[in-house]
Amino acid sequence: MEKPRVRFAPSPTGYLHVGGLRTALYNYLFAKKNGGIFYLRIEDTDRKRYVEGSVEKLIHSLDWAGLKYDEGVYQTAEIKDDKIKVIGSPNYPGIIEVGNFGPYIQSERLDLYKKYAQELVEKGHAYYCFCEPERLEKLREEQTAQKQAPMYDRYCLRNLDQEEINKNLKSNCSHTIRLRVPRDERIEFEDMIRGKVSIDSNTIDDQVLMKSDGFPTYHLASVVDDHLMGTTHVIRGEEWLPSTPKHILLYRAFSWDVPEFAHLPLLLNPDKTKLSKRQGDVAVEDYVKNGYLKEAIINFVALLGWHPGEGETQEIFSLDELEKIFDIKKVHKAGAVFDLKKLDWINAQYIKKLSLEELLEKTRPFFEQKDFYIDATADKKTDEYLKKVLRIEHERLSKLSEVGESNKFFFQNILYDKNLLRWKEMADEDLESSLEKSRSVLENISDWNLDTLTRSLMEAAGDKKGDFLWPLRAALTGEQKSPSPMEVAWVLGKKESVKRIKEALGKI
RNA sequence: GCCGCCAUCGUCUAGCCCGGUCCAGGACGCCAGGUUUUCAUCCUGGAAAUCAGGGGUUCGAAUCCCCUUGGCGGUACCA
Repeated sequence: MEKPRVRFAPSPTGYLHVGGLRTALYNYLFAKKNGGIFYLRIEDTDRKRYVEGSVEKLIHSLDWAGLKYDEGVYQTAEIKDDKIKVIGSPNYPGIIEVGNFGPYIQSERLDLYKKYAQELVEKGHAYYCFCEPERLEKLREEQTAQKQAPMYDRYCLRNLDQEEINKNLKSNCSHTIRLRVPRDERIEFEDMIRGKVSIDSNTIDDQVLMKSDGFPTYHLASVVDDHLMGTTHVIRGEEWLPSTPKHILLYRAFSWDVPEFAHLPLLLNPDKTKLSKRQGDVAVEDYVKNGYLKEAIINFVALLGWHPGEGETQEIFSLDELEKIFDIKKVHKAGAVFDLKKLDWINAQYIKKLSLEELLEKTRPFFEQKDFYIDATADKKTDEYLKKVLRIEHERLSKLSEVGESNKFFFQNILYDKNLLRWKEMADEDLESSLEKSRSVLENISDWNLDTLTRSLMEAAGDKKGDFLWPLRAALTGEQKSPSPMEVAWVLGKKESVKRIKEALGKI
């Protein structure tokens, strides 16, 4: 395969969707695997749906995920080669466009679309339509009532002569340009994932190409851009499959080479409908906020709809590894349910790989949001202390956001419940002597580290471990469930541990 | 309604192209047991898919063909 050029072309309607992330990832991997170019284009042809700040968010999320693109839209970029064109976006302050196929923002390419739409009209592949939305609406209603597929009836194609069209145009009559879809033809193409796809041209509507506001629709804009920007492979979501024949018709009308297509299976809600906001988080930034690592999200999303194939049982893959083994032919056809449980597990795997320093760095923002942390005394906010907590929690964490949540006793005073201290049917005297013993053992430890603590306490416990360890643990934590007493004591330090034992003793 | 795509454990999936080695393998989750008290980690084991249903081809089908059903997507001057 010669050097492919692929793109990710989101619309700035708010944020990066996890489905979009996967589309971007597959494009990225395809480019990397085949030594090609991956570029980012912004498809902002619908002004009604534009959300302020989304372009920045899109760029930021892609950057966060580590999906570096070679051309397109950036906030900051390092340009080493002075042959590469760089412009500041006229429409988006602070955004720059880097690459020789720009502009990469569709709202900045309006003249281009207009020119190509006119070319289509001249060649007879498209025509002006002056129908008002009300007429179209009524037509659609009638057709639906008669159980027909709603389709434009070609009123303007059939009834308007050139003179009338010119007159309308001259008087600035609101109009669109529609694709003239040929009749009685079978449009076929070979999808890289699905194989041969075939559709009867009679079922294809005369799609609007240019809207009355002077903006192109997706169909025209993406075809023109994909051609002009040298796109060799169009890898996008399955929702585009039904409109691909229209795009093929467009390429043909222009006499342009048709790129290869790959339509990715959808990401699904647990009820198998298309993944939606209503049923959970869909924005990549939400997952970040919830304590997921980028490596985990990438890894998880890569495996939704793709698998390296026979004999491979590895489940944890880094981006580097994915770049080497990705094969678009192995992408599935069926949609995949987005299963949070598996994501959590993958996330836990990546958390375990983190060093204590890295873990501290990544969890600090989460600590700082927690009440128990905010209210804690200064000695419990030091890096040293936090690292001790983290050392204990490391293997218990499946999300960064859970940090400290189940071990708040590390940061705050606890409430003692006498009955919690008691192991099984223990008598008061035994409880008391057990805790006294703990106190003296701890007080006599001079070398306060986990090994010494473990050795001393296990030795003191003898063969009645429950009688000794349970009351100690309960006194230290005030909880039914917690890490072991040696771990807790180690984090808390001698002074605090002894203090808590004394307080527990006072309750008996 | 019309058009299109899809269909293996609850979920992600291997196997399907090149029929037998698959009374279907792995992972997540779940259950049980073990690992220096509880939790977590880790280890071991288990339940879990008549391969959507039916018909065909074949000595033999999860794998090839046809039909049915179901699900999803599209059907906009949204992408």
